[in-house]
Amino acid sequence: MLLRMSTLFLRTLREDPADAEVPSHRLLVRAGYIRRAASGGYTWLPLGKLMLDRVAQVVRDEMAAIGGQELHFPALLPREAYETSGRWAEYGDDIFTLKDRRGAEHLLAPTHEEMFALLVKDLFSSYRDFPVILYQVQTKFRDEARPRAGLLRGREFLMKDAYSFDLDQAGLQAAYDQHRMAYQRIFDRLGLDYTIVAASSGAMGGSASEEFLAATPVGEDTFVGCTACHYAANTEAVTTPVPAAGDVDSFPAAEAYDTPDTPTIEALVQVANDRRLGGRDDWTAADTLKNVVLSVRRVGVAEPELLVIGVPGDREVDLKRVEVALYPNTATLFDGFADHPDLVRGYIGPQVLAKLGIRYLVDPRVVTGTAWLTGANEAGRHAVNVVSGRDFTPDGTIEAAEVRAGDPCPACRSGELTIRRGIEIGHIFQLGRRFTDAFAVDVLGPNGKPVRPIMGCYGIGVSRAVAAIAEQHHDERGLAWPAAVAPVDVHVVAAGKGPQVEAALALGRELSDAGLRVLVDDRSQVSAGVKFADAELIGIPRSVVVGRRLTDGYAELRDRASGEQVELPVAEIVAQLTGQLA
RNA sequence: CGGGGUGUGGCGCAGCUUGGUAGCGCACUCGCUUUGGGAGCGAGGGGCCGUGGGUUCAAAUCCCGCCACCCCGACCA
Repeated sequence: MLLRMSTLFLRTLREDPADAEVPSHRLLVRAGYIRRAASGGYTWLPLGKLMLDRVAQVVRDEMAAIGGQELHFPALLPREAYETSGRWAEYGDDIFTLKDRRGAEHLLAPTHEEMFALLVKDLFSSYRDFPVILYQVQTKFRDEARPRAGLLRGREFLMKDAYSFDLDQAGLQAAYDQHRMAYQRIFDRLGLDYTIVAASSGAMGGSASEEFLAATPVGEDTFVGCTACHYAANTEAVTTPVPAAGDVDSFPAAEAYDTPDTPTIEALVQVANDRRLGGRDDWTAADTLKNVVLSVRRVGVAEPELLVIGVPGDREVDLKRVEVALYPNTATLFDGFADHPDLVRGYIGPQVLAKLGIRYLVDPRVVTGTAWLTGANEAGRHAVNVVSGRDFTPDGTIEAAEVRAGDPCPACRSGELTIRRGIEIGHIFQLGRRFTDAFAVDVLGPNGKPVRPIMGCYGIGVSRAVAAIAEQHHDERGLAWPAAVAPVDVHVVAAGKGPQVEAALALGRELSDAGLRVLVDDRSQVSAGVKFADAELIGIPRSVVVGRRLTDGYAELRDRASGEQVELPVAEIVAQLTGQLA
């Protein structure tokens, strides 16, 4: 393959686009890989399309290696299937919906579990047909509340979604393990630095679930690692080690005090120490129990219900963790205190919640036999020695508190958690029978009785992976692609407008004939400086500069990532570059 | 959904306060010069100033509405 800059549909930008903030967005636009076409929608220009296809090809290779079979669904689907699975309502505003000329409702698929389950039901009828792995590389649509950061969160994006169908849990586990290894090979080949983290299964349901996160400061996901063991998890999935329960009788009776003007934890701690509440002057925020009122909306239920969550006062409630814990229900902060005199804003304590009939969930640290400084349910009053299991009994625990660096590791309990950010580039789930149940996908078993297959689902954000690679492979001059996914293998630059152009083209043809993908900068009206700058911006891993030493048969071989450059006879450069093919 | 900001040739921006019929840099076209690190000189082409309405002799500029896009927050109890 030989591309010529003189005819390539490309325009590089000298300045950053005004609407781009993160490096991948800025550089992909500047280097002429993508153009914004709509909010959250991008056009792939020729260089970008080449790269996108190469990334997709790596994914296809490795899917084929585990026996995956590619097929392709429409993106435009009738409402019916998603109604049956319950996801029409569950996804809510996040799906694009539309009506056809007859008034029938459709959606632009955000993902395709329903269709795969239905297709297997349609074609398979015997246990002997299993196991099977099917996948597609498909444009997905999600009406994101806030598209951002170019390719990182769009409303239309390219995704590889694979589904395994097995007859039992052991089969599912095997398929899951195969995908896990295939994903490692894929992301290794893509040159990504990633971490596999325990995840919550979110919108898909199911049990075991892991995410592949590419570490970068601009990532939207926050994840933890352990200083002592291999534990890694999305903060949404981090579990809190549960302390041993205490003796509820070891505390004096709860006692309420006047604590005027203490609606915040800081003010409360200050006053508690000043007034030596309970005879102590060493109160900290961690000794207080903060009670947050949420309004929870259940899927398909119009009326929200109240939920109070109790967390140690030194921690915030992380609403993302709450959403995961309550999924598929959604929660917002309650703001109807004016109509609810029983709940005294800033002074809520758990002692009265049972009487009020309000569900109360606590952080796992709030175990039976722990005493707390908390609200006394009267304006300007708090109580000490309010003991869990004695003065109140929670309805359960919830992982709602924020996760912080330095928290104890739930796996080994000896290490501390560290926090990083990453881009979710892959997600694998043991989905279970949610969708085969929804559509009654049954096949005949060996004993003549019906068997219901169990599904796994496995996604890779292909377009997002391009952005993730850009985030991890760039410098101040531009992109610097890993060889395995660069749009071409070699960038031949004619550093001159005369005979160098012909020589560069000849070299380009020779390399191309040898099987390399080649881009030749044969522009005859552009100065060498501009060509060098463009080459660095575009980021092809190797470049060859044909210039001042053309007459004695030398050219210059450059490595984009390291910046190294050597002058060598052209024949030797050809040998080196083509040698890499083998 | 809430908050902030921005809409002016392909890109980046100025002009708006104080209305007078649009400008700069880059890119693009032509000519001459230059020729290994974003060249110089000269001559050009290209803009319903996001959109609808209003005020005015006159609106990119002032007033009202709408739309689009970007950023922040989806939280301190």
